Amino acid sequence: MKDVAQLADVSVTTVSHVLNKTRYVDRSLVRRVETAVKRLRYQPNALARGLRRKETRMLGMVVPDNSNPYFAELARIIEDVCFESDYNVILCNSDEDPTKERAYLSLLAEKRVDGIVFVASGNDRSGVEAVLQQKIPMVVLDRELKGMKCDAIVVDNRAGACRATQHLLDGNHRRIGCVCGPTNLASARDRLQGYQDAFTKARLRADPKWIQPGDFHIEGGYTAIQTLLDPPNPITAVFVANDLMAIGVLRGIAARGLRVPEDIAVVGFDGIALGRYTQPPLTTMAQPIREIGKLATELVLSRVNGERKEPRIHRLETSLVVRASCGIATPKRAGAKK
Amino acid sequence: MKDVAQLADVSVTTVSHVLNKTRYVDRSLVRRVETAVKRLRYQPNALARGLRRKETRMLGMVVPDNSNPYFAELARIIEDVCFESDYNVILCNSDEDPTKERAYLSLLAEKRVDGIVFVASGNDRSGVEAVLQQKIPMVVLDRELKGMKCDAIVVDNRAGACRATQHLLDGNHRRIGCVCGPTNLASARDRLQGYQDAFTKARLRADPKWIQPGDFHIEGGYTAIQTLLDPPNPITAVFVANDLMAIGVLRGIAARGLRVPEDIAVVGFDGIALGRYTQPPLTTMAQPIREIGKLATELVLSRVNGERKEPRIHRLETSLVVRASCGIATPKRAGAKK
DNA sequence: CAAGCTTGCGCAATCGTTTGCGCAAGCTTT
DNA sequence: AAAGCTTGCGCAAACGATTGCGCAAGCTTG
Repeated sequence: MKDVAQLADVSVTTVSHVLNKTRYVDRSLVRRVETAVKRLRYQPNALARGLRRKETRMLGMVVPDNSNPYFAELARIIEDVCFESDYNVILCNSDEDPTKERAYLSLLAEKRVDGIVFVASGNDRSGVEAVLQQKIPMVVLDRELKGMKCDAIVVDNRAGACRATQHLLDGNHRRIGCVCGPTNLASARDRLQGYQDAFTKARLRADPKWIQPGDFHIEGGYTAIQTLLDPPNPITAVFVANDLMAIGVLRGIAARGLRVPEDIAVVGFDGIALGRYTQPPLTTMAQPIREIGKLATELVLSRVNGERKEPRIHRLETSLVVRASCGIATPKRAGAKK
Repeated sequence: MKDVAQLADVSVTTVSHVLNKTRYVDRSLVRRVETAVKRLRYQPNALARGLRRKETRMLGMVVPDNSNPYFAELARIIEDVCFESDYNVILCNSDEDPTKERAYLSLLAEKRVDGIVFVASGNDRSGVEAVLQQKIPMVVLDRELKGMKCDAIVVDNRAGACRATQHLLDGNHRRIGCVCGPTNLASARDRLQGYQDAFTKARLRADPKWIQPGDFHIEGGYTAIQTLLDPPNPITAVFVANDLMAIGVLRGIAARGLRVPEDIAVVGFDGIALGRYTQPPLTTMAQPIREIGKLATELVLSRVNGERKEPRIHRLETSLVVRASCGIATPKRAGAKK
C-alpha cells in the first residue's frame, strides 16, 4: 500500500480512501491511484484490515460431516448466501465429536470469524459458552440449547417422525420397524419418540425388537435392516431416521432379494435431493433445508450487522414427500382417520 | 493480551513467550500467566498474529460444487488432513463459472490464505496468475495448466474412460452410448475421447447418435438417458462420464421400466462411495479420491513449510470397480483380448 | 575483586490497514 | 479586506500480536 501511495504520489490515507470510496478524492488523484494499483497488482491485506476494522467477513460453519448429502446441501446453501454478501465460510467437520467441536469453536473464535453456524450434536455447553462470551453471533441448528443466548433453528423431529410413521400405519402396515440414529443425539432421540408416538396414538404397540439403532451413516442403514429382517415374520415397513441410512436400507433390502415397496415399505427423513433418484424413489419426511440454510445465514449476518433482537428459537415445519418407496399413493392426514 | 500481562504483572513479551513456548520463562511467571489467561478467558487474536507472522493457517479450497458427492468426499478428506495440521479450510463453490473462480481466487489471496487447492474447471489463466504472483502455494486438480508454476494432480481421464468402455465391449455390447459432461471441461472432453478410443482400438465405430451431452449433474443424467433410449433399436449399454449422472441414468432407466444390467448396462466414472449403494450397485472407473485429497493437501502444506521442489504434474491411476450395474462378472484386461 | 558469562526478562519496532483530527488553500460573506 | 466556510488532503495513532536487541542481576573464573 505504501508502494502504491508512493507511485501515485499521494498519502496512504488517500489510497485507502480511494479504495474504499470512503471520502471524496479528486478525480485525477483517483486515476493516479487506480493505475498504480493496477501496475503493482496491489491486493489489500485482509488481515490488517480485519485487525483494524474488527471484522473478517468470514463465517464459521460446523457440521458433523459434509459428505453426508444433507449437510453437503446445507453447506452449499450457506456458502451461497455468504457469497452473495461477500462473506467466506470456514468448513469444519465435527464428526459429532465433542472434542473436535470444542476445538473448532475455539479456533473459529481465535480466527475472529464474524459469526458461526453450528450444527450441534452433543450437549457440549462449554465450547458454545466460550464463543458466546466472545460476543460472536451464532445460530445453532438442530438442537435447542436452553438458556443459551443465541438463536436456534429446529424442526419438529418428533412430530415429523410421528407423521412419517402414521403414513405407514395408514398404509395398513402394522409391523413397522425403525432404524434410528445414535441415541446421544437429541434429534435422533426425538425421531425415535415420534415413531413411538404414532403407535401410541393408534393404540398400538411397537415391539422393541423392531427398533434398531443406526449411526446416521449409509453402512449403518445397511446393517441395521439386515438384523431387522432376520427374524421370521419380520416387519413389513420401516421408518429410517435419516435419508442416508435409508439409502443403505434400500440396498440392504435389495441385497436380500426383497422388493420395495411390495415386501418392505420404506420412509426416510431429511429430504435430500438424492431421494428423488433412489430405486425406488424415497418417500421421506423432508426438512425445509433451503429455508434452514438461508434463515441460519441471514440470522447470523443480521446480528453481525448490529441487529439486536432478542435471540429466539425458530421452529420450522417438515413436510411429507411421498414417492414410491412407501407404496402408498396419497398421504392421508392423521386427522382424516377419525 | 495487555490485560493478561497486567494481571500477571509481567510484560506482554513474556505472555507471548509463555503462550508460544518460544523461550524459557521462570516457572512461577508461567503459572501466573496461565492463571491470568484462564481468568480472563483470553483467546489470542489470530489476525494480529497472522499479520505479524505472515501466515494464517488457512487453506482455500475451490471446488465446482460441494454438493456433488465426489467433491464432498474430496472436501472432507482435505479438511481432515488440514485439521491434523492445525489448518482451517475456506470452502468455495465455483459452479464452474470462471467469474466466480476469479472472484474466489482473488478473495483468497486477499485473505492471505497460506495455500490453495483448486479444482479448476475452465481455462481461466488470469485468476490463477494473480494468485501465483502473490507467491501463494497452490495445487490444481483435474486440469493441467501448462506453463503454470504450480503442482497439478490429474488422473488419466482418457485412458480411464477407454478402459471403462472396453469393459462394456468385452461384455459383448456393441451399441454403447455415452453420457458425457459439459464440453467446456477438459476432463469431460478427455473422457469422451477415451470412450471413442475404445471403439477405435476395437476397430468399431461409435454412432454419434449414441453420444449425449450431460451437465455432470444428476438431472442431466436422467434426461440424457431418455433421449438415448428413445430411438428404436437403442443402445444396450452406456458409459456415463461421472457417477452423479450415472445415478440419474439408473433412475431414468428404471422409470422406463427397463432393468439394469439386463436391458442396459451402466458404467460410471468417479468412484463415489454412494456407488456401492445404488440399485444395482454401480460399476465405475474409480478415481483414487482419497489419495488425491491427501496428496493435494500435503503438496500445498509442504510448500507452505518452505519446500522448494520444482512443481510438477502428478498423474494418478484410475481403477475399474466392477459391481452389478454392468452385468459383467470379471473384468477382462484389454491385453487379454489378443 | 574485577571482568566476563549466563540467565531471564522488558522495550519498542513492526506487520498493513483504517480513521479521528487538523491544516492549508480557495471561496464566500459582510 | 478581514472573518468565516468549504474542500481536499495528510499526520499519526490505533488494532493485537511477535521478535530483535539490550539490560540487569547473579555466577563463574583467574
